[in-house]
Amino acid sequence: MHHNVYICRMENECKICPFSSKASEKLCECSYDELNENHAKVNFIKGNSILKQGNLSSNVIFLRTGLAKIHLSGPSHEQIVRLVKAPTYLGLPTTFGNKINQYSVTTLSDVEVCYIDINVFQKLLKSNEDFSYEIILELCNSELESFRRCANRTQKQTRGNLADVLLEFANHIFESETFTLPISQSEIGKLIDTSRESVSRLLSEFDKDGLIKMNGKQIEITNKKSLELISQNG
Amino acid sequence: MHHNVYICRMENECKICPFSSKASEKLCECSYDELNENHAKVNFIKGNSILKQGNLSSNVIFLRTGLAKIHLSGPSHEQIVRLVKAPTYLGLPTTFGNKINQYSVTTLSDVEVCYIDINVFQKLLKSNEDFSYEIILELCNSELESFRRCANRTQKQTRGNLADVLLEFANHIFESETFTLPISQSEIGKLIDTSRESVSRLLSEFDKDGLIKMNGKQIEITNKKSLELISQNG
DNA sequence: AATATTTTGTGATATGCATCACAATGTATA
DNA sequence: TATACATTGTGATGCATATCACAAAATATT
Repeated sequence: MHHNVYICRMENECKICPFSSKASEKLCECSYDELNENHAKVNFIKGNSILKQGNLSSNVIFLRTGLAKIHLSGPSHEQIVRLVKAPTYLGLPTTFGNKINQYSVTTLSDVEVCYIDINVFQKLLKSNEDFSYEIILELCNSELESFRRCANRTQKQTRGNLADVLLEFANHIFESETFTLPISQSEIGKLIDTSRESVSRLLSEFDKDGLIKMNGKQIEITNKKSLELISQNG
Repeated sequence: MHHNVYICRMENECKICPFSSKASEKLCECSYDELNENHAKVNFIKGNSILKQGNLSSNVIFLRTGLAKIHLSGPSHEQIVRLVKAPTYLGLPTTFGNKINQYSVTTLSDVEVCYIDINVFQKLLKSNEDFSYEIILELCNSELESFRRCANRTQKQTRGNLADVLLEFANHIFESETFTLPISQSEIGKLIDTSRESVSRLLSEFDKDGLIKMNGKQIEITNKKSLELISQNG
């Protein structure tokens, strides 16, 4: 696997970062200086590990551009918790909740990330209440989403969960009815707790039934209404 | 169903509250005054709703004593997300993440709770960085636990998840090998995503195999090692 | 371009668990 | 104390989906 990583520091980079979060809008001039001098911008190509379960966590990560998966090793096999799209912070829970990373993050496209030293991030939190407050909001929403997702995973059957994944790609990740799957069928299986064989069979079924057009990893959603129905009744 | 609710305000109550959290240790004198004048202490008996999915959320809740369940209505039926034991904050995610409660909290024993107005709590967060920071830590850990629990629910089979529930009661909730189940078999089913019939059959099996002694809702764990094995290989 | 590796398609078979059905017991309520 | 309601036990049956097996296709590596 190829690596393509570089690190640089730029004047004012954080302040003018076009991908900055709602939280970082709350930062003042001096906080930005602090950030500028204590972060590392890194580029990864598709398939690289940004954060690895079991390693010591020493950085908060801001995903500037690109797509990644959050995954962890479950009691019997790997599980993909969710897919995340820039811009977003990554690894807040794992960095603050535990000295050792409790999950991994791996890129699904070429990405740009900023590594922010945990001590610097901590200092920001402690010195800026508005920033802290926005982070708290993000964490709260993230946990609510975890609850919802878990209920779906456990209660819907495979057909419904697969429909959801396709709709998530179309509606939120690519915002287009046509897209190229950024993960393999085996990975889709790990995302919806099923076997790769089932994913394959169901994708063929969706294709045959005219819900999607599939050509390799190229997908076109041709009947969103029906997919939504399947999502509900799965 | 009987109700037993009273509200009172006491001098210095929050500061001397023996159940206070690590987060509230960070509060200063004036913050405590603020809290004292803006919270309502309420007692509930078993089976009451502290917080209801779909209602407007206007209070953060601190569970002083007792046991409760966090639950929500999933795509096909009710799911119990987890059981929570005092002392703990409740409904942080649902209160800050969304104007409308995304989950319910119901008591499983007689409990004491404090309702803290959301605006007061917000003010505390914004005026006390250490308090905010502790809340952030709690939220991070909570999300990590959500991830772990979801992986267990989806990957372990029923036997393993049931063993986990029994071990959780013994190890964390009651801290004793002997306890009275605070929930019905049907609720255990909702906690581990299975039917009440399966729960019944498996509990009988555990009893027959000498892992537990069961007499109505009275449980004694007689072979913890085996339960732990089942938990792992489920 | 040739070879190795990963990904996908599809049949056959096995199985864990849901669901239905109904009786028995336990618990609340009038 | 009697009656209604909720909980539990246990058999019979069906189904969604895992698993195994193997071939074909696509992608990566030399």
